[in-house]
Amino acid sequence: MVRRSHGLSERQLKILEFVTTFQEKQGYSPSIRQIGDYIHVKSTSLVDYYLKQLEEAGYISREGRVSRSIRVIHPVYPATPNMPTQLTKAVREVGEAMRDILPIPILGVIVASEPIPMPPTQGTSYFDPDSSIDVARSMLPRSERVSELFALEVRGNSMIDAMVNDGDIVILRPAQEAHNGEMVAVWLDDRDETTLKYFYREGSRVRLQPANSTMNPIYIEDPSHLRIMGKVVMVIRQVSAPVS
Amino acid sequence: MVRRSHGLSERQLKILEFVTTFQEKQGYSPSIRQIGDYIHVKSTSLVDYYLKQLEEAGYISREGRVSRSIRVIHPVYPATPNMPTQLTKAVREVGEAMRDILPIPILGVIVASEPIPMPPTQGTSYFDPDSSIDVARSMLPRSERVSELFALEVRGNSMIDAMVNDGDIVILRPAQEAHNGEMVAVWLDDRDETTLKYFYREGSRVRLQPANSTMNPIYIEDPSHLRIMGKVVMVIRQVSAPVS
DNA sequence: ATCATACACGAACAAGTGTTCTGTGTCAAG
DNA sequence: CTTGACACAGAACACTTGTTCGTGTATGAT
Repeated sequence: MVRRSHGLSERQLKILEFVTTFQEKQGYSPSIRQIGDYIHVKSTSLVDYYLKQLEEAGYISREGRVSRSIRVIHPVYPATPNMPTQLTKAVREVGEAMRDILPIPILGVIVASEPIPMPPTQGTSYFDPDSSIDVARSMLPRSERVSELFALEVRGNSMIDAMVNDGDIVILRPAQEAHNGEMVAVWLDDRDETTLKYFYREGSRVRLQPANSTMNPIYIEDPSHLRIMGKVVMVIRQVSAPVS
Repeated sequence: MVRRSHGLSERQLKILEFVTTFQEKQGYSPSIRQIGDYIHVKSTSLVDYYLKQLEEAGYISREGRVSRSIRVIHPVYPATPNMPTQLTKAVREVGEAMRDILPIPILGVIVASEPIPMPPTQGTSYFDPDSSIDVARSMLPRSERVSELFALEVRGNSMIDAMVNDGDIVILRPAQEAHNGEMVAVWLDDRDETTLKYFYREGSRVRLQPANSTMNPIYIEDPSHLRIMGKVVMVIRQVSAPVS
């Protein structure tokens, strides 16, 4: 049962609620007139009158002659459902952001005509990537084994069928196998070619489906001629604004 | 060496610190003049000048013509931690980590058949986006006016010619005009259609060039039939790994 | 009836405050 | 040298805002 805070008139309560929620939503206090509008009181003096009461009762405090300086000491929330407070909301957002930026090493370029550079297979042996790209951890699946990720810059237009453009950054996780529907970077022995495709195993053969659904799939009859290098986790296109 | 991870000048930093701690101590924002006093700046206009910068950089937001309405988005605490409490320390660390991550609001979806949702044109009036996407500040040009950026989720395959897929996230900056070579989101009156294209002015007509260079451009003879909604800053494709 | 008290309006005022415009000096690029 | 950008001061302005005061109307107690 809702135990209403003691001895507050309806008006006083309404003001307290208003100030509380206003502050949470806006990040600053309402002015006297804004409070007046809300409780349908025409004169600023009357609002001030109520505020004085609330102040004496210890619910709020304010600074003399300072705009929007109401501090709520005992917050009162509307009886309506549990709306998240600013704080819990902020905490939640921070939690979601997991307060972290991942620098993902850019190991080189990915071109159709060549195998892709791969991270050193063994150990976390130090090596300096030329550069790296910062990605918020919140953008990756929580389960992602983040330390293995690496990035490549796309060179050329040969991967247009994968909806990947010259200059795009693809982020990969090393893998030798794939499940149906995953996008993989593969090396095709038959064609001497690196490509990005959606992977589907169909009986004994493999179908490689371009991301652009208007284009035709490739069928690989002998899966041993296909080397999966990694799964595509993300594609980032930084659209460079040309110098005016 | 103190690595200041953000491109803030000393003054800007000092202001951010001041506003942050002032708000924490007082429960409300300082006025422009109070800030000016603190950083020993005589004129309110100069303080406003700095606040505008901080606003554009996305560190704070304020309400036009409203006193003491500064909201600190990425708190910055003074570097003199004389015995920080457990809490303030935690808060500070979170703040520091958050500083380099920009939460960009996702305002809705972008479909060919409808105009795109736009951010409220004036007043940074606080509004709650359904969700947001975190982007590392380092991935954007330093000059970017970060506070205006917004994101849209692509729905449907109608923007394949722009190399943009169903489910992709595009990040935009509002704009009414564009320079040659910039990628823009436009509404075409003649076709009742939203599309993403590279923009080229050619004499009196405009050429809209698909990102996929194998496709043909659109020519708009009467540029008044073309409404530029924003410039594309980035495209992000989170490749969802299907549940194994 | 009288008085006190709580509630209410409106106006007027002064201070607080954000905005804008003009001007000045510096400094580096052209 | 000129130009344009940037950093800064100062003042004028308009709007916002808190404060105060005069007035009015109920209501209840005396």
